[in-house]
Amino acid sequence: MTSIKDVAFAAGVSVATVSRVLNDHPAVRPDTRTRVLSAVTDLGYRPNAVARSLRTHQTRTLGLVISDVLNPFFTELARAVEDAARGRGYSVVIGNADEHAALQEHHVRTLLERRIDGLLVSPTDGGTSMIRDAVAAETPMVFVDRWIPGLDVPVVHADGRPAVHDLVAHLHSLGHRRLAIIGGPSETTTGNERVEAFREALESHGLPLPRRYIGEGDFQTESGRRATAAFLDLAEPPDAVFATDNLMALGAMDELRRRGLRVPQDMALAAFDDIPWFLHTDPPITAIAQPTAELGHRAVGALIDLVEGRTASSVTLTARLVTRRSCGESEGSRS
Amino acid sequence: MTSIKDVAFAAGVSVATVSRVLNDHPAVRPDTRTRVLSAVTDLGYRPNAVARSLRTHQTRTLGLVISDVLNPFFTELARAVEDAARGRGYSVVIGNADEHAALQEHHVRTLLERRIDGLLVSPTDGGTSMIRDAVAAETPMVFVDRWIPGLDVPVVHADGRPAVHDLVAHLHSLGHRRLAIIGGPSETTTGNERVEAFREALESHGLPLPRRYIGEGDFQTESGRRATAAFLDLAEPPDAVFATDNLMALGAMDELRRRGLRVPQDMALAAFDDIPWFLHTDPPITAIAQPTAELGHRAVGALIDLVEGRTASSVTLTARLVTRRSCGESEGSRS
DNA sequence: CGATCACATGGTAACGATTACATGCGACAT
DNA sequence: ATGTCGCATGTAATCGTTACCATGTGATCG
Repeated sequence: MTSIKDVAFAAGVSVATVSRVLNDHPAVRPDTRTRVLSAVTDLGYRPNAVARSLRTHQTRTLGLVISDVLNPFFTELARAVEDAARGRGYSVVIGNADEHAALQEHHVRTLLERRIDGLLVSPTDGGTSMIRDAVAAETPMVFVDRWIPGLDVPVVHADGRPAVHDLVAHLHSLGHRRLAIIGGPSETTTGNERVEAFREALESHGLPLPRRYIGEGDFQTESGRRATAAFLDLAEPPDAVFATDNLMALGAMDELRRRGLRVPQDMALAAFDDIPWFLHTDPPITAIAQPTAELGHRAVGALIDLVEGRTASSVTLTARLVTRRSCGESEGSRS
Repeated sequence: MTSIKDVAFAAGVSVATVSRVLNDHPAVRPDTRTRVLSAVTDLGYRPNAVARSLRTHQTRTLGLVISDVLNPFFTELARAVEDAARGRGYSVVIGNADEHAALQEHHVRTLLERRIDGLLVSPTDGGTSMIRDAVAAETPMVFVDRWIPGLDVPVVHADGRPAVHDLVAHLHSLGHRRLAIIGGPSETTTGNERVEAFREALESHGLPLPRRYIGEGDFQTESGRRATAAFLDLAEPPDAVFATDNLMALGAMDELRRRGLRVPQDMALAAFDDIPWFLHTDPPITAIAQPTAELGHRAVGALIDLVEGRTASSVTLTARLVTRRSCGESEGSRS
């Protein structure tokens, strides 16, 4: 591999001068600059980011640890993050935890060893020790979507509570009274927030939320199917199910279909996180949409502020309900 | 940040010994080993992968450049790749080209500067100069799914031709005669292969493939919608459309829905790449499924062979047709 | 008993860049 | 003419590791 030394030799200058040209330092005579530049292209020289990082103590790279790449919400988030980061001159390295604590630890560790400049994380349930270490070591960090309570780390997320209230009102107005929810892992903030908001909303309509109507999910398809099966095996099954993420909604549909049940006649269905496919499912699914791209952009903004020595504060956006036909036919349904 | 030097001081040994412990070199007395190890945990020392890479000339990192993360096929591929790589002790850095040549160049460049050990790429249309450079510089590289003809680089992909023939037979048996296709960018191998296979299959049934029945797509949702709109505006629209990826199929559905047309009565629809949502769309969509996970695993296997100095050869798997209801009702429809 | 050997450990030169400091040189003012 | 200044460039230290070579210390053996 050709190094800065080879370029220096070819151009008949010192490595310092080559470095100056490469970092366009002003104090370089125009003709030497062109001489160096042509040596660079002649040799096909490519700067070694590893060496540069070692020397400068910065990698211009952000780490992003998400709980599940296969979840379209996180895919979109990742894309937005990469976009924003690239726009600011940073790269992004993604670690997919697959909703698995040990994997999350693994990725945080390797990212830290790579000396990424900052860390964006949407923590899974459990396995927070590595993250606490990182915070203690003052690694610039921002939580996005989910967070770990009690840590002094800015959080960029969307508040889903108003939308959950809207959803419950929507279901109530369509005559549903036995409302069930499939929650996420108990220790994720989003899981809790969504279940709590659901419970509050039900209360405000005078409806109970019995324990058997709270399904235990893990944000993965299969758990949505299982929870739905459990609901359907109940003596008095619910007449509406709210899946707190889109993958579990998919699982719920799988199970309903398997049993030959129709949505919304036999069971109403709604999901947290809207995705393009929900428009074309049978029936189109009512969902709560997060401003995903903005979430990603704001999170990157906050993180880069931290990385570059400024301060950053938490950001709360809001999610909104998008009603379609999966809860029943209503008058004013927006696409 | 604490370095190996600090650990050495704390443990009362030299940096060489610490390094030996960290890389579990045999020649270290058990008691010094434990002394060093406890110093490591006391100080919360984390090895600096940047320095290590500079010294060892390897990063134990693979680059993966894909054409579009938002496409579930590539998301799944990326997951499989990361999985396989992690199992072999490698990390993966993903670059998303968004079907955009310039972005692909950008990612290849930064990955190369990062000195990744090997590159896995599913090239977009155009912008191949950086890739040619990399090949010339003997960067270990493997193409996955798509490839650039004429380069001596192993290709891991699934042959879709038999499945396309099956699809055409299926459509023909259901009475469809005016078959159209929405292709990908003309320069992608997958785009070409799929259109060519479609044409051949049509010929074997004595059907023509007029130019106006070949839609120009770019593997993105919107182009699928546009191509479908163009088909529908024809004096004699096709009665079946084959979208050569799932995103364009989504676009086609968007347009059909917008015009209030029904699938399959008004228009049959099939897609390349199967995804979980296709089971639940209205109607469920007939698709050609690739062995995505295996594609990822085999590609990583081949690349690591190259990286570690062995040789690697191309791998061709096969895709298979999964019939559902979007082409019409048939007797034996599989899941 | 001295030579040999294995083993544990230490010293130190790279790896490829950046950057503070030194140097040389022409221009300019006095 | 000479001192001063600023500009272009070179020299060398440094970042945190690894790996080669040297060294010291017992143990083993003829």
